[in-house]
Amino acid sequence: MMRGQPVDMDLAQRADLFQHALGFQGLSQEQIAQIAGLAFGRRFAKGEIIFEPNLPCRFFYLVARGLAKVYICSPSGMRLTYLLANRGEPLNLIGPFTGTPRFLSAEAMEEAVVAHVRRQDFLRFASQHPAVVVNIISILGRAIDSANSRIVDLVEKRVEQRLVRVLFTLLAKFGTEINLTSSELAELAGTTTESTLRTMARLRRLGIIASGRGQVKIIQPASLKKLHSDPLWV
Amino acid sequence: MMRGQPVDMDLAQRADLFQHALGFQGLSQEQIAQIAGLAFGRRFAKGEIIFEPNLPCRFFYLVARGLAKVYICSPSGMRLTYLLANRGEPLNLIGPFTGTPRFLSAEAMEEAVVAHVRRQDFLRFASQHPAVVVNIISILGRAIDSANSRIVDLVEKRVEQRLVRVLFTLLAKFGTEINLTSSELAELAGTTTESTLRTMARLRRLGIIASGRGQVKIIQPASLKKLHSDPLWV
DNA sequence: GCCGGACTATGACCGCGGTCATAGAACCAA
DNA sequence: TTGGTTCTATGACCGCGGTCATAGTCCGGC
Repeated sequence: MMRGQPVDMDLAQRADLFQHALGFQGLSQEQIAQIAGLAFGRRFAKGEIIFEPNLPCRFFYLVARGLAKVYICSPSGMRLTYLLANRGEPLNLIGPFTGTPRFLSAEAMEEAVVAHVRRQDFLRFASQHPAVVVNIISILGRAIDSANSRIVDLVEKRVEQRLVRVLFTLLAKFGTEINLTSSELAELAGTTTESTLRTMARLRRLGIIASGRGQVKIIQPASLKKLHSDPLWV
Repeated sequence: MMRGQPVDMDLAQRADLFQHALGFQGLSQEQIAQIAGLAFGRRFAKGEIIFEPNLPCRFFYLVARGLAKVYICSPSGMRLTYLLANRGEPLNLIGPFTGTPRFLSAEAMEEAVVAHVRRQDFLRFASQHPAVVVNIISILGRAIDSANSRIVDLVEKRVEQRLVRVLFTLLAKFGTEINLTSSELAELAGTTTESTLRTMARLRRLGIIASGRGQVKIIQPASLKKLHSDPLWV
């Protein structure tokens, strides 16, 4: 089943999207035009589901506008955010190759447009362009490194350090103004909303951040970096 | 730098290895012979390092005999086992493609022989055989799923459930006799040796396992499965 | 306006599991 | 044999952080 509402994206728009998209660097204009020609856009309202777990993969998804998150929902209801995708970032790189159901869900965190490519079209394109496949493997490598790094953090770091690391990552991605709620930050750090709120209060008292409803401002990026990297040289 | 000692493997042996190796299914005899022709074996003593983190990747590694582990060593000294590789299982799938340094180390857990393929040779072979690349992406997909699943377990499961899950996985891989120490199990479950020993004592009192020095025997696989999957339908 | 829901904020409680300490058993090498 | 190392075993302690409860605040919808 396909979700969202159809939305117009002309070929030039689609080409511009793929031109700068993660995983499609180094392609010629014709190759970009080829994959852009296979894509079509769909619009999602804030909070709308883009894909569900445990269903066979039918599309390759690439965010064209807005922000989407990919997350795992555990049997007991805990949600863990796996990926925040801006314009130009793909939501699923494995599924299009294997086609098999996986455990991830995706939803729009704000009004968003997501480009779709039918799985078979995507597969055919990828198999004709080894450079794309090598790009994808290297993105997957980063994903695995990132997952391993989260595992290490969960085992040996406390909540404060994990949250600081999340904020530091978000600083690089969104700049000093981060429009996320404490619950969303908690799902990124692998902890509870309460602990996140407590920790943010501490960081606020230290003058490192300011925070309001659904927003965090990084006041002292340097202190954040110091807190974050401290354990590395202790 | 290349570690281990050179060891003779004739072409037939190497071909037999790749024939059944993870990621090389569905290749013709000639293709198998081709990759086997590029490989050479090296021997490692128990405990010997196979590769170190933070060095550029120079080889693709495939276990030919014995058992090896791939692990992450955190700055503070905690070790987390990422992969146990038997005969036919590759140690590194990302590195050969990107060539960039990563965070993983590998060491032989017993006397082992590991087939090496020079990175450039491996890359050339892979780019000529898209089927291999798709296989590799699907293995990477499994690795990512497994990492995510460990993350969820670390966030919301207690040590006992994680350890049971580890034992259950090892049961599938090695059968009912598992030759690992409690420290090694701890590094798999993401906990301490002490907690592992305590938990094993509990499982022993329940009659589910028996354990001795460096060995665990699964007495009641069914109970293990029940303990392990319980939370799924609660 | 008013009301309901989402978000923030904070206190109290307490249990899991990490840390430290101690000790005995098994194994190996000299 | 002896001595050293590794592995198993278990007790005591206690702090982080999850859970539950309460309340205040902001926002959107009717």
